[in-house]
Amino acid sequence: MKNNNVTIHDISRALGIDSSTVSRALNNSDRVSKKTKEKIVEKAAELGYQRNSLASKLRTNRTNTIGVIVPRISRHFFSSVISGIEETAFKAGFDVIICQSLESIDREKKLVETLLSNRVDGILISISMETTNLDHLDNYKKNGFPLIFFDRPCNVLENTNVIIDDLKAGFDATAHLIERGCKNIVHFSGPQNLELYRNRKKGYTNALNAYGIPFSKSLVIESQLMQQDGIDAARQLLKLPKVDAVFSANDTAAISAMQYLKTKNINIPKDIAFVGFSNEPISAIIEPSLSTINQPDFEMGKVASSLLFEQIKNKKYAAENQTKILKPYLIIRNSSKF
Amino acid sequence: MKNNNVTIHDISRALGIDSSTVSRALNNSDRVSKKTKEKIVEKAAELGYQRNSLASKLRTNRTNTIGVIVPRISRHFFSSVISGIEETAFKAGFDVIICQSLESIDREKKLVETLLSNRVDGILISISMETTNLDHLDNYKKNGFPLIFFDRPCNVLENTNVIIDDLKAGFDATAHLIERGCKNIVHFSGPQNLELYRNRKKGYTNALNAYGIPFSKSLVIESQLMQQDGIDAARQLLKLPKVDAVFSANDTAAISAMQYLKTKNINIPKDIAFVGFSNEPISAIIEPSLSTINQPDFEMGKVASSLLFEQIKNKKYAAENQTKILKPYLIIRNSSKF
DNA sequence: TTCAAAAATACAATCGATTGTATTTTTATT
DNA sequence: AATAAAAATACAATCGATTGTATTTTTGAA
Repeated sequence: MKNNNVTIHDISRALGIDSSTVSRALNNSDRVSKKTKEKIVEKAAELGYQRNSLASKLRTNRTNTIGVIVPRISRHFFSSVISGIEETAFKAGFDVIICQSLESIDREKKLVETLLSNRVDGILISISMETTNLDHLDNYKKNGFPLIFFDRPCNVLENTNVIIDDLKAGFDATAHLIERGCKNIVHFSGPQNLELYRNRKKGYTNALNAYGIPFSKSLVIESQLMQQDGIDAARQLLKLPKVDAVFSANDTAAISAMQYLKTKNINIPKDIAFVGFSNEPISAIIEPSLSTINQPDFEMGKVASSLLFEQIKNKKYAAENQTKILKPYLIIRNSSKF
Repeated sequence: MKNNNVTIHDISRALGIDSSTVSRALNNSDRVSKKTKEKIVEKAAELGYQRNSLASKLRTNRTNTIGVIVPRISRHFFSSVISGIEETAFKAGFDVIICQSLESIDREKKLVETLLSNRVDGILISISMETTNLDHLDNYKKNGFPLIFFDRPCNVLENTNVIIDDLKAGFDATAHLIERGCKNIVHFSGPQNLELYRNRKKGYTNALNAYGIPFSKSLVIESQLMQQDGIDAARQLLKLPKVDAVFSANDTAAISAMQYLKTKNINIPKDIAFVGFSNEPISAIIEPSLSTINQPDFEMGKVASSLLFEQIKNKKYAAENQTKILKPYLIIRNSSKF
């Protein structure tokens, strides 16, 4: 059990066998006899040999590694997507490098650079809230680099997107509240540069339309949907006349708003009903439990990575953009039960 | 704006300047004149050059990359530690590769292999619950490879550990319950191969001792402390006579147990008081809010990574094992307020 | 036993960047 | 203008593994 820097040349020297044969033996090539293979494998173990992936990747121009960039790994949704990705990747024999942009465009740019300079074979990305233009990506995309957007789509370029049907989800959530008798429904919306939030909002307005409820701009409160934003939104909401429901574009803001409103002795759902978005684990546990939209997170990871591996295998395929739309569904809990 | 596979040789050829000079120019060496540098940088941009890190790392035998292995990235505690690590790493000019073992020893082994074959300069690891022996690590450690354990320490070898004072935390949590008048305190404990759970338990028994309360083995319920384990433990607990408090070695199990007990019309904290461990965000939000132990997660990441960078810089230093113990503190919330 | 085909192994170039040394060019001093 | 010192650049080897081609060895059929 020696040091770490053992190379195939050390094995080669130790056995008087050419390093090319050593390499082939360790890769189980059928150009090496069984007997020699055994000798080599044994000596490799004895010396504590460990392949230098850098050299291997450099030579083969293949890293068998993909990069994943998400805004934040601690978000349940994203970590579930990542689990889905890792499962598929494992089966395909790929390694996964996980990165978080923390919703910063600068970090995102740097991560993309790093991943590319490490020659990952493809990238899966859910863009940051700050990302409004895609200069840092479109060059690569244009050159046929396998790149897939998920959750937060990007239709500026000819891209492959794996998303959920946010329009329908927004519609269903709002329609649910209307059918429960709510008439003055506030919408907590997110940054409008993200198509995802535009779609959730559109679903909301579509539902109002469908049920003949007039849309009022003052009922849409836009923010980054972080914890503090939810509290601010709740404060703002109290100044509005007779609000009876909230459809929030994420759970985080919904939950902190509910917490705040409870301290103001507002009854949920009687005074104000809530529907969130994402089905974070916490939404089932708070009181009242929060109605929300469940997103097929794990599946999204599997679908997106499968598509990516297709593109990596068959580069032509990467040129054809396509959009996969997964189906979310509404979970009705106590925050909107009457 | 060309294709991706532009090398320094392409720049070299395009300008009639030797590739060694190109390399030095791009690394801003003072062996290249300002004028030449400018020409090279300009041409590099024009051709869309991007350094091949694999080649660079291979040649220099330095990757400026560290690996981090945690059981699960979605756990708030670990993602906060990771944030701390990333902050320090960014300042030190290091990249971070994040991996999750999902509490599986096999995955953990594979991850270590992959990181090492990619020649990371060091590894920060919080071992999986399944990890009982460290054969996959001690060889490297013995060879002076920079390796630091955090949160879940490992004293089998001469290791550097960054941990919190679990003993004290366990003591404080239990003492708090005793001082509130509880006498029959159940302890939800974790896998005993992890020193961390042994220490929390020891803290519990120490506190009982200190207050003259007899220890009863039947009051310790051991599990993996996952959500379902909490429910199972709660069921088991109901069969015990007159339990009036629970000190759980994590929040997850405490919370699911509380949820279950509430459905059985048990009042928390009046009938049974609860203290958890970790201060997961959810613990502040559930009802009643959960008293818990706050761990300096972000700081732990900063301390552990700073130590690692020290070891990477100065290998001799890596031989000296040391243990940094960070201070946790008790947060008293409604689940233990009378 | 002989010899062609097949199997096993060796040779040598290569991936792209870095770096010690050698050479050329520039600068500055007399 | 001559020349030594300094600055800039070129040459060539190297990191470790892979792979096409060449060579040697083995196998098996006649």
